Amino acid sequence: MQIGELARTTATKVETIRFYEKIGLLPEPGRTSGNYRDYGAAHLARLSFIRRARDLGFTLDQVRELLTLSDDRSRSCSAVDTVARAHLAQIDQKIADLRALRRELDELIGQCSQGAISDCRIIEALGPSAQNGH
Amino acid sequence: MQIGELARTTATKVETIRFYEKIGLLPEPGRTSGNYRDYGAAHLARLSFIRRARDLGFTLDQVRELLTLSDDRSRSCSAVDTVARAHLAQIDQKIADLRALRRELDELIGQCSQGAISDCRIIEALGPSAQNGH
DNA sequence: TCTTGACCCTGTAGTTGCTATAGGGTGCAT
DNA sequence: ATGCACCCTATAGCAACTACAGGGTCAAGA
Repeated sequence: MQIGELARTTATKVETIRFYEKIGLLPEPGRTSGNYRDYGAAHLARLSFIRRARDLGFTLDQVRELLTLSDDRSRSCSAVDTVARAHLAQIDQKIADLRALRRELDELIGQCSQGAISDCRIIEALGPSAQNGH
Repeated sequence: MQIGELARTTATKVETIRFYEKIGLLPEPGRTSGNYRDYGAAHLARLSFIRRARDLGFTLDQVRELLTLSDDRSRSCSAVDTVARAHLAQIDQKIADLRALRRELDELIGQCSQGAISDCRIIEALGPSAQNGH
């Protein structure tokens, strides 16, 4: 299987696959006589894993960790659980941050009376009292 | 006022201030005899504006746009309103995406029975059926 | 006077996770 | 033999900073 087919199958760009190889996330495949990369089922499996984890928002470092964990099949699942839970906590934090931000921005927009900039509440709220400095 | 004081006042790193200058977001200040940057009230105002907008999640490009708009004080406020509303929509999208992701991840974690990796639902869910490929 | 230390300067490279380009080689069909 | 789709490497670019390296400046203390 050459790189283009692997790319189509996993909905990944060709360049991204080569990038994953370069950073050591995807093992180097064999080469054909014409120096084309030649992938097998194991590569497909591993890349699918990576993509799925990335879709779930894991960072590449977290993916690397999950891959290492999953390679050692005798190890307890709890390490995986820990990584996943840490990620979940990060997501919750991000959602909370965005919500706070949303509230603030919404309030600002609500005050906009569509008048001139000099009366604009949004601009006013952004600047400090020294805003007339230029 | 030298760069360190400006940095402390606006809770910005010194390097970031120089970076904003380099990309043309913050105008070049005068220099002292010793070639130190010398900032005034206008710079403080502008940097505060930038930081506040960044805290609200605006991109540097959006900040640039807001700064241009706010400089033209005769212009209508509605352009500002438009930028802000577009940003709000982006935030809503991000929140929705994160929530969907959170749900999925949460479900995965709920299935983890703390057994061996070979039985781990999380690993299983990440890999395709070909997971036994290595 | 000399030196210490906190501050400042420029310029460049690193971060994350790719994406895009340049400039070429391979393989198959017409 | 020539076109075309595909592949190769290497490098640079994106956001928005951050972190050096290798220096200069300035005020205070011994």
